[in-house]
Amino acid sequence: MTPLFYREQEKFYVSVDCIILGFKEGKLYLLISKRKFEPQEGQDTLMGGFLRSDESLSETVSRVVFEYTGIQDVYMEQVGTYGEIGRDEGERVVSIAYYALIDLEMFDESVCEIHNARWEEVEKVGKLVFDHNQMLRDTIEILRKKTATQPIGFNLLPEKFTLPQLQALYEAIYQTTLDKRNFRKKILEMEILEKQDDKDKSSSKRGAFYYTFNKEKYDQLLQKGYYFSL
Amino acid sequence: MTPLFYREQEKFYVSVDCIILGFKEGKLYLLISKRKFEPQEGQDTLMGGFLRSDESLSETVSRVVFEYTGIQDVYMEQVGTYGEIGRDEGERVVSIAYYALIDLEMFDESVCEIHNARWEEVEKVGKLVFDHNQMLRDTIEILRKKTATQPIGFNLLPEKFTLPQLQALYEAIYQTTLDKRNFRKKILEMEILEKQDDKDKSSSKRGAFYYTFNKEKYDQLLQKGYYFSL
DNA sequence: GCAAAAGTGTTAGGTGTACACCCATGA
DNA sequence: TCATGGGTGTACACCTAACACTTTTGC
Repeated sequence: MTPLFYREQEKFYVSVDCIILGFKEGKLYLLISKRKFEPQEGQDTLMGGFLRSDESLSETVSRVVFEYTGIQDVYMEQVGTYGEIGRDEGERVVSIAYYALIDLEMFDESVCEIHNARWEEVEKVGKLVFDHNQMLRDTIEILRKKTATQPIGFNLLPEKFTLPQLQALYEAIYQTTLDKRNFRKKILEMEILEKQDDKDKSSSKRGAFYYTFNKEKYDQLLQKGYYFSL
Repeated sequence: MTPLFYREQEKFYVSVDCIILGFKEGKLYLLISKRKFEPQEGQDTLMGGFLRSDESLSETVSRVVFEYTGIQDVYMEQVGTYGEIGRDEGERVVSIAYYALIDLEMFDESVCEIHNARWEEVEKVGKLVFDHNQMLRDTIEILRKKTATQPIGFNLLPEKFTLPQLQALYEAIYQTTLDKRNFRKKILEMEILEKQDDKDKSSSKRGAFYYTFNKEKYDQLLQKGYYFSL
């Protein structure tokens, strides 16, 4: 069944590596675990897995993300493919990196123990195996461009969030501070947020109103040629 | 030598597909050839090749681009990786797409005959094999974003080019028209172009001055925190 | 002399950015 | 009553976008 010409070609191990990001306490966090086999066993690594023949790439990513977080249907995007000959010291492996954005309130803490996994501040991540640091850098660069032009940051927040939370998220992604008034003006005039009646009182006495992201409204605006931009 | 855990994993065919772009007569062109083996033999296809164990991904791309254009050291960027199970009807193949920007004056016409290749206007490209149309669409989207923020368009032009040529290039990429005065003002005030003493008289009686892109000057500006933007 | 493309400045409107004070509440 | 974070409006600088005429020269 395999065409003749194909059979003359070499085959390779193909893996996915997942840059799983979460947000809490005003900081971006990366899920890191200890590598469970040689080479570099015991070193800090991204979550990864080998591609299987009954899976598309994104299915492999979903499997890996679910295994390490207990969450399904996460937002994910391809970062790029890393294919240098010596990148994996064990064997020639071509690896496709994906980032995934997680709402930490959905995260199942028990998997941390199972997999020796932990959440590390993105800004404080140390040496990871192979080219995983490069994958992380590439992810952050892509994330910065993407969050500026598409409303994907909400994937890092709970369904209901406050404007101070949202602003802190953008500040963490861009590693900068933003003017409160300008931020609120800009995000609210897009009219893609729905103000709720209740408040989050966990971080102040006065409390901050909850908002939700209205995807339908955003899609309508896209149709009319409007663009998200922050 | 191969670690035990790896040996339990499946291996896959890995290929690269190249979106080779050129620019002439105010239009973007894509290099297309006829597929030389089953399945879909004889259909229009991007230039592709299988990854070999002694090559990195970009080396494979260089080999393919050289084979089909006779040009070395081309500008190239990864577009993305396509790994759906049934995308190649012949066998499971994971394919990494790269685009390459070619100066058509360097192009060796003789390879067209050898490979049944031809330059087709990007806007008029018909059905290609597998998911190659998707790869092309993704390329154009990336190219539009990238040319707006980085000076990569020059790779599609000869060493010496005129401002009307450069403007036509941007108009072809964005599929729009630009104001001549605004365009010239913007590109010139970046001070990354060097005006030459001679003119191109092929497209008008008066002739248009040649310019060259000064990469050193651009790199210096980058250091100082300036950004290219058009 | 005329057709055809190259080249050149100004202005108005809109967008981004900087900035300071009052409000609500729990302790 | 006070400390803490939430919430609000304006003014100025800058950038973007719109716009028309003159120049050069080969035919």
